[in-house]
Amino acid sequence: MTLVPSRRQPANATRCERCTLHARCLPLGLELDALESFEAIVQNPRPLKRGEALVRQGGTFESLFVVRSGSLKQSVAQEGQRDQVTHFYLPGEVVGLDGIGETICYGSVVAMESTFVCELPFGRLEDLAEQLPKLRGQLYRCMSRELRNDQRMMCLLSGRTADQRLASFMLGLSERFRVRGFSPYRFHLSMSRSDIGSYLGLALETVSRVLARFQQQGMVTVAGRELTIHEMEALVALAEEGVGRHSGG
Amino acid sequence: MTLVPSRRQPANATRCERCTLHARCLPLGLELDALESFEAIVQNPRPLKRGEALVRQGGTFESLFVVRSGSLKQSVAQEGQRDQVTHFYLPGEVVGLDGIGETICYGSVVAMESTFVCELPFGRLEDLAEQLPKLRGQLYRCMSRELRNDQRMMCLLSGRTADQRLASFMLGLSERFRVRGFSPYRFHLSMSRSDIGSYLGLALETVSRVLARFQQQGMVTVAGRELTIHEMEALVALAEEGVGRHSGG
DNA sequence: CGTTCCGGTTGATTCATGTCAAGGAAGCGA
DNA sequence: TCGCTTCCTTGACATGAATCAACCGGAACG
Repeated sequence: MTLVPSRRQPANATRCERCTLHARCLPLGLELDALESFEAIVQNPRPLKRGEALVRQGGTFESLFVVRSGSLKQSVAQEGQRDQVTHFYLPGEVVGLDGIGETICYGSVVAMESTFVCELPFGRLEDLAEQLPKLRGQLYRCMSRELRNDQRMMCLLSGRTADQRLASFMLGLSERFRVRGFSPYRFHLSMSRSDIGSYLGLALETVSRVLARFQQQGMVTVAGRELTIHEMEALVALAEEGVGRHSGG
Repeated sequence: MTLVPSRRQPANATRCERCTLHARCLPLGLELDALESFEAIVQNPRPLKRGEALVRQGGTFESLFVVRSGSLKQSVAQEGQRDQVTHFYLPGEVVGLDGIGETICYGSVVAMESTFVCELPFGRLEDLAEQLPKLRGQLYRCMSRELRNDQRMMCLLSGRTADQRLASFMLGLSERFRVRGFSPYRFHLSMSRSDIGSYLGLALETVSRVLARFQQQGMVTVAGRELTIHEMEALVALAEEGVGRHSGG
């Protein structure tokens, strides 16, 4: 790599310690000097405009990214089939874990709003992980957490009704906002109804209808993309409801 | 195999080199002495009877396992909801990656037939990985491969018809058998229709019906759990067919 | 300031697939 | 061999969600 990213100005360099996401980010738990080594490989936050691609399907895999602010979606384009959204990424989440060990990227990742990401060139990250057991552990943990998330998603997709999917989806977002210090009751959906539908395996019309019904029932208020949850309990009950589909027997 | 897990006799110890799965297993690519260190942490193959649990949901996570022969299924029991099958494991595949970094196991893993597994205590594996970059790489690769598989699965579950799901499922198995040196055209399904249905998000009756129809159409022959694929092309065409569900627009 | 486009809502209709039910075949222990 | 059980198949029917279609409101744009 002969590129000249301004490594001359340490003053400008990424300081993870000062980042508000520090407590939820990859370098969590690193000692001070380890953290400095880590910061050294982080490319300065890169801005993305709404709709701009961070990763293109089929492009070469080179880096992991951590969302610093904003949000992104990963989607996979299949043979003459509409794109399918596979993940939404919020601040502090790691993009690209599914590309490790591959040369090309499995899906595209696109910003859903103005977004900043920190880039971690994977080769350098790997080298560093060799020396830092804690970083290695963090990487494993991130990946296995994502494996568990995907499994939950598979359960959601294969066994639950539209209502349950939407309820789980909103609860999942709510929780992710909560642990990031935002309100779990009121937040902005940066994705379109169509994205939600694609992600949850529903037609966008169904998403719209179910949200409307939830609102009618007083569980939530949906004003465009502003979501307010009034009855968290009701949503939880719905999401955990024993009887989804093919529950017979 | 009347083996008495005699750990005193190195003569009896696990020898990955001699294992027929060597080319597809975790220690792939390790040099001779590295391989020996690896073998030292492998517990002798453990036998499981059909229906026996290797891992219990909620049990403590301690080890990864590699299937040596036979097959297993992972399933997740949710709140008053029927179990959901999340994975099938064939020889050479690694069980337990989703438990890394957790203390308890997310799902249960049960043998679908007489099965042998090699146990890899994770703590020791991690220590070893610290010294062996190649092993580390293999671990990353396994995990990210599984992430990609799960994503494919999510796409399958959220966007495809019953026919497409079954076609993909059979093709997937076929490929997995092929790379293991078995016939991709004719193999045994060690899982029940109900397991397949659970895995694919379909009612077991639907599985049965679709298989019957595929047979009627001459694409496959299904005799109980013996599957013969006659028209691989047709299955591929079906699986890749552009128009699944909510493809409108 | 109209036009166009995009995202969202809502209604009518269709269809794939779930559910319920009955019965058959195969494996297994007594 | 008999009964029991588990797995599978097949049919009839019900229904949740997709599809098709029309319309609305706001944003972008000439």
